[in-house]
Amino acid sequence: MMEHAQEALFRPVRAGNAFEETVERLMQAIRLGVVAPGERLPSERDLATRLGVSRVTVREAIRSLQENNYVESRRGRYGGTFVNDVIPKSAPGKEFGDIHDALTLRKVLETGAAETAAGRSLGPAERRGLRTRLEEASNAALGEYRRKDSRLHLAIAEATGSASLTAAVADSRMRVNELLDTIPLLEPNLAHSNAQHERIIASILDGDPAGARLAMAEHLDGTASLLRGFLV
Amino acid sequence: MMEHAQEALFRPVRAGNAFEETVERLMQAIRLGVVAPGERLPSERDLATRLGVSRVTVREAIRSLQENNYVESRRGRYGGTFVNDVIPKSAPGKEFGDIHDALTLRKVLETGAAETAAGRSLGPAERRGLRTRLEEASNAALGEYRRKDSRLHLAIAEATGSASLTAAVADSRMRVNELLDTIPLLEPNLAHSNAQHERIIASILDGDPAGARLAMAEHLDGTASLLRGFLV
DNA sequence: AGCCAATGGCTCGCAGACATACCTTTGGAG
DNA sequence: CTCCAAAGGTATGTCTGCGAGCCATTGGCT
Repeated sequence: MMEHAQEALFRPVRAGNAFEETVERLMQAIRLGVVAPGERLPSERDLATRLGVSRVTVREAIRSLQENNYVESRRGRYGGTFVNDVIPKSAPGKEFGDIHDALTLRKVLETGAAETAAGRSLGPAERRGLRTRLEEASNAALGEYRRKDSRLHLAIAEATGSASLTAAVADSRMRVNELLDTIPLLEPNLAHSNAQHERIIASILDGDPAGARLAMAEHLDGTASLLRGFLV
Repeated sequence: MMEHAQEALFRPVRAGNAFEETVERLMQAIRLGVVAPGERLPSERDLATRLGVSRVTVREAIRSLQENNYVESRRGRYGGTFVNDVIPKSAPGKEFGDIHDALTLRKVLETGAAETAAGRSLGPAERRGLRTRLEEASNAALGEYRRKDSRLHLAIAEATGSASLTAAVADSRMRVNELLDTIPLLEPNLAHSNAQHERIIASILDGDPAGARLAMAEHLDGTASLLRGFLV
């Protein structure tokens, strides 16, 4: 009866309650840099609709972010909820199995995304977007590097034109970032990382799927072995 | 502010209510052949625990399957809920965007899974499992082919050792199977498919990641173009 | 100066889901 | 033959989350 496949299929139907899930999503948006410090989140009513959750729940989630000083809310027209500069820390305490699992999924998703993006004919807006993210990442200071890096990788996923692939990459990055937050980020790694980013983007813009895959694989293997080294 | 990434991040937090999600999972288990006709589902109490849902909800979900004649329940010790022989049909009506999205994600996940599985050193039990699933698929009659095929592909995903990758493949296959159910399944396709399966499994068992990826890619491209041809 | 649209802040009643407990049926073990 | 463990069947009280509506605040527009 395929015992192991059952574990996958009969996993919990919901990750947590609506409140927890909503907090998680907003944190994702902030930590992946999709809504940068100083920027405004969508309005509560808008979020409630998009997240498929009641406005009450959205407000509770936002309140918990306020209490942790991640966001501030202002009333009135042109008000809203704005992201603060503080960098949310994540709780450590992962096991080795989780690490392997997260890294395996990430490699599959992101190398696949790079290859797929390179195989498409990208529009001018998409090409410009990728170059901009690349630029931002390479100019990023140490403190904002993880955010800018995530934005670049998300932009690559978006360039595949697949919404569900983008969503999967976003989830995967959150898991891996939680792990990365527990180890130091060093200047040399950063320079190396930027060089790899350039190769990846160049391959994608040149329409070289094999090259993009290879470059992405090497890029990911770098942080993967860094992680395994620090955490095992 | 990366508008498109927001769409991915601010997608609905839950696909439906607990009842609908539970029905969906049980249907997945049946339609992917993880619990074959004549076999028994886990007990209600067991399912409730694993799915993270109350027993009441599990029972409601099972009842809705009973009403559609997909399962039958028997009381008493050694009783349980058993899968019937009827093949659940799915509702059609997908759009082109969905098809592209589903196929893109599938290709990334499954070629990645094949490559990853081939790159691991598999234990004897895993190798035997893969051979068994291959055998079952190649001997399958037309009516049970989709189920056996899914079991084989799931076994490949399991062979990566990544639970979340397996779960992602299962979800992806459900989406694609819904589309495949709307087009005819022909004997020639089936023979071709079996030959490709053998190449994939051989590459995995031989520890040839590149070969496994390539074989899987060709295999998936076959059904992908079939789908695009029939539905566009 | 006044208006008003858009935003956050708040409340109340209802429906869905849950936890828990208990009942009924069944067939193998002793 | 009796017992009882394990499975489905049922009932009830509680709580979370939702929908809907209204209030309060703000700053640009007229």
